[in-house]
Amino acid sequence: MNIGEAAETTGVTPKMIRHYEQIGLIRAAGRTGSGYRIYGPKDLSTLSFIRRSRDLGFSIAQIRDLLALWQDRARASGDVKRIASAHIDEMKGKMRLLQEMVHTLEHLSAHCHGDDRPDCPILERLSTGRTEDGCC
Amino acid sequence: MNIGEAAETTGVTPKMIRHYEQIGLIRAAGRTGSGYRIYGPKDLSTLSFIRRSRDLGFSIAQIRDLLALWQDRARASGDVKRIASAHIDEMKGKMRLLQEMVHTLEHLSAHCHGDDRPDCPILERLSTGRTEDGCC
DNA sequence: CTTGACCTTGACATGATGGGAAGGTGCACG
DNA sequence: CGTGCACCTTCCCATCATGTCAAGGTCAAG
Repeated sequence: MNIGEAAETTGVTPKMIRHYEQIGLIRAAGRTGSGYRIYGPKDLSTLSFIRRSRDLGFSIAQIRDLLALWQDRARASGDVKRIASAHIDEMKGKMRLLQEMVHTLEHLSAHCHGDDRPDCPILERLSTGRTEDGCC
Repeated sequence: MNIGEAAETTGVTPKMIRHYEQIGLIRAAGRTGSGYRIYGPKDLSTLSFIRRSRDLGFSIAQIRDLLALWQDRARASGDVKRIASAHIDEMKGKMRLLQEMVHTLEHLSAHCHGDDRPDCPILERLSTGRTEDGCC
């Protein structure tokens, strides 16, 4: 199977497949006599695994670890769970930061009349670090 | 005022100040005879404005627009509000994606016993795209 | 006049991905 | 057999905001 077909099957672009090979996330694919990469069922499984991991937001570094565990029949599920938990915490941290920013900005936005007048509490806050009413 | 002092005052690193100058986000600073950049109160305001905008998660492109509006005395607050709203929507979108990933992963994690046994629903899901109980 | 803190520019890295150029390959159709 | 098109190859560059490092110039205090 050529790289394009493998890409379509797994949902990983050819570009990324080559990239993953280059950074050593996946083993170098076999080649035809003329240099085309060829992929078998095992390779497709790995690529799908990577794609599902990416869909869940895992970083390449984390996926590297997950792949190693996946291929290790003597693995401890605790190791997998630890990686997942760390990732969950990371994501929750990001959500908290976003939530704070959204909250602040929504408050400012609510106090901005949003018409043709130049007076604007959002800019006020950005330029002074304080709101007019000082309420947040 | 030198770049280091300006950086300390505004909370923008010297590196980023130079970068912002290079990409045209801020005007090129004045220079001493020996080539040192010099910053006045107006520059400091601008830098602080940028930093507060970054703290609220605005992109450089958005800040470029906000700065233009800030310096435009004939601005309409509606324009500012539109930028803020777009940004809020972006952030909410990101939060939603994170929330979905966290939700899925927490579910998988809850079903993973997390001990020394190799059996693991997280890896199961990553490799097959399905959970054992098929419940999500 | 030396030392150390600061400044300058420039190059390179991150992380995951996309775009594009330049050139080789495979296959179907005439 | 030739032509065209879709695909493949490698290599370079771009994103976005930020950091690191290196090599060299400047300033002020001792």
